[in-house]
Amino acid sequence: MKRNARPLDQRATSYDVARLAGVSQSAVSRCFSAGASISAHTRTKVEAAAHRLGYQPNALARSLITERSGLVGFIVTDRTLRASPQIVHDLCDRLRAANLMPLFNTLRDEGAVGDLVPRILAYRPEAIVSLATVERESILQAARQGVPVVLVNRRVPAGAAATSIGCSQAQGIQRLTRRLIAAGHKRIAFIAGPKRAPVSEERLEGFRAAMRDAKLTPVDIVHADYAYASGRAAALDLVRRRPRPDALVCANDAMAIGALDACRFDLGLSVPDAISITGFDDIAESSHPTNGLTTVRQPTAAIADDVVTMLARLTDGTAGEHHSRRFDGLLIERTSARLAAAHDPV
Amino acid sequence: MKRNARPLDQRATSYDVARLAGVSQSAVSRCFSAGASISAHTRTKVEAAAHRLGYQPNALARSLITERSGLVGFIVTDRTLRASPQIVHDLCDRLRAANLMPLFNTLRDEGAVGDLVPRILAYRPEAIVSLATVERESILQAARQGVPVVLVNRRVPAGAAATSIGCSQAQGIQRLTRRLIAAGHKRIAFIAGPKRAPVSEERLEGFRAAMRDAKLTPVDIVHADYAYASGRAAALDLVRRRPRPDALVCANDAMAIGALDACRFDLGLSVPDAISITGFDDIAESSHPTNGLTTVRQPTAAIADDVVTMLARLTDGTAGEHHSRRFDGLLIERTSARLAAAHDPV
DNA sequence: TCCTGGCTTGCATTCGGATGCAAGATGGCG
DNA sequence: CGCCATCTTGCATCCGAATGCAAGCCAGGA
Repeated sequence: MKRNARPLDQRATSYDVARLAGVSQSAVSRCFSAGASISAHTRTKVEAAAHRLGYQPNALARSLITERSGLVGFIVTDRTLRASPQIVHDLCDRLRAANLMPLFNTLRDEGAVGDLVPRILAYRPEAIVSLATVERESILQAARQGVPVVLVNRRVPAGAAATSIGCSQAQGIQRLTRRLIAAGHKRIAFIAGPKRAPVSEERLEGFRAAMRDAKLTPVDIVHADYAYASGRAAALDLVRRRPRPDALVCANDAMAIGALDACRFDLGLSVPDAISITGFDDIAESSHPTNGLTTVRQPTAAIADDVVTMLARLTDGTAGEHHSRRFDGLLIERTSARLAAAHDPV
Repeated sequence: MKRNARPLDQRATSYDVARLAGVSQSAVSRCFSAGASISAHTRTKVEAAAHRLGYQPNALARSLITERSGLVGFIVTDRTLRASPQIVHDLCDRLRAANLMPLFNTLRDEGAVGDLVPRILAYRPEAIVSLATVERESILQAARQGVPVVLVNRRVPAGAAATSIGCSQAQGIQRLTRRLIAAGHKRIAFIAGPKRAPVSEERLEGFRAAMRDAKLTPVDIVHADYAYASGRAAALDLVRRRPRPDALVCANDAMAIGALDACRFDLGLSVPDAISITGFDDIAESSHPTNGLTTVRQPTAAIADDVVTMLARLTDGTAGEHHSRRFDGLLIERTSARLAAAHDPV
């Protein structure tokens, strides 16, 4: 009656295996830890006993003594879950390949992380990977416990030490805008995401930079909420301006498709002849021939690889300092925009 | 030099706190476990010391002795992650509210679970929640260790004991088809998902049942792969049949929107006047006014609530036996189909 | 004043596995 | 045949927190 209420709890321990195999508990432990000194004979006996009992080492107990839990905190906003399931999947996939187990937590909106970090830290993870903004205090708290934080597509707050890996949000939009300008567009408007959302602001900055470089003034920059309906409404407003904009650069695909629909169906404009439209994310529906949205895709596999490589170095202590790496977005040219030829690999 | 390589590892233990507060380790432990006997005076001292040291109980060590890890295995296919991020989010949200931490694992396709279950079991989770098919062997393995398995939107394999909770896939399609028939549709075709995919087969069965009840023969049932392009291709094929089908029931929204585009853009048919089209899932783009897809939405919040409630009962031992609960899908009526009035709440 | 009962507290032990150390076993070589 | 090096093995201890038990404390009642 040592076990708790679960009636079927037959979990075997290393002692049970040891008894059955006629060896010591240490031998069982050695049999299951790579590189330990154990004879083939003993190993056979232990494996047979372990198999008979359905024994599997208790990762919690093991973590306690080795101080390596194999756990990784994982934080993601529901927005990212919706707009970029691919990067979530790729990250989980790579973590599994690295024998790491994600402690998964979703966050509503870009809201506060709240007590998420302490809750994760209680499990002594080897690192925390976040696809959401993590405020300085939480990063410091993790750092104090020796847990490195890797931010994906998020800037590191001032005064905190963390690694930041991701797709340059500015670069993709900037390149797109540049090529719109090179193709002769002059009256360009931008449909931005929410104010103060970090990714949104970076994307806007990319647009501004390209316009500045070309000494052009935006027709307007309107803020929306990343959703289809808001993109559509914003486009309706913008396209009624006179002189009419000849290009709409949007901060994400959902809004871009809203804008596309507004132009085509509400206003009967021909895209891209009358107006060019671009997005960001390359969500599934952007590739539908009816949309053919020209957009930017994040190199999710490369990012995931880099994150996990970095994780290994951070937990080994091999990593010197926290670094920061930005990958370029991939321009996906479809039919929604007239673009100049890609002569320069900007 | 007892600690490992992490240079900043300053993690305080209950002993450190005890020393600083001038009490025993037991007192510290009691301070952090609900309902333990401790005086206000001691509690104050301990809390002050804990705060100064940034102490937080080690959940791994705690789990070892309490036999309650607070961990829950979580398995999801990338398809579900893409098509129904909402249910993933809702589940994570409820788990967090219940103070449970998901060990998150994604699976490619409907592929094999492989060694995922053993890997999860090593962390002694209190239960496993899976939005993917889990084969009988894995369920039995979990059961042998006293870990209950809850399948979401998946049938329990024969010979295994598990709880199954989810949205009735058949019911939604059946109701939809019935109302198409009641509205006068006679030549109805079905665009199914992959063969042998469990959800796909249930949806097909719902269609068949409704047709059978009305003594109608389907124009055809074609299998596709759940993707937009395959739905579009299938629709192109079906709509060229003579006499032309007057309704296309699709196993998911992505294919339904493909079919919609095929009818409207490739063939210039008016939807729903010339042909009705329905889907399943209610993905974001289905609600766009340009699509206006009539479809079925899963009650994700209700499902998530039920899963977590069930989890509590299963781990308490309050649950008698494994049960199975199906929620009805919610019919979302938009503009892509002519439906008879919803007089009966079938 | 003394005794009884209820709170608090600390001691010691426990959870399950990893590992340093020393003893024992084995093998190779002179 | 003997000795030393190497490989195996078991013992004992440790990781960090929870908890049964008994001792200590205090207050109230007789």
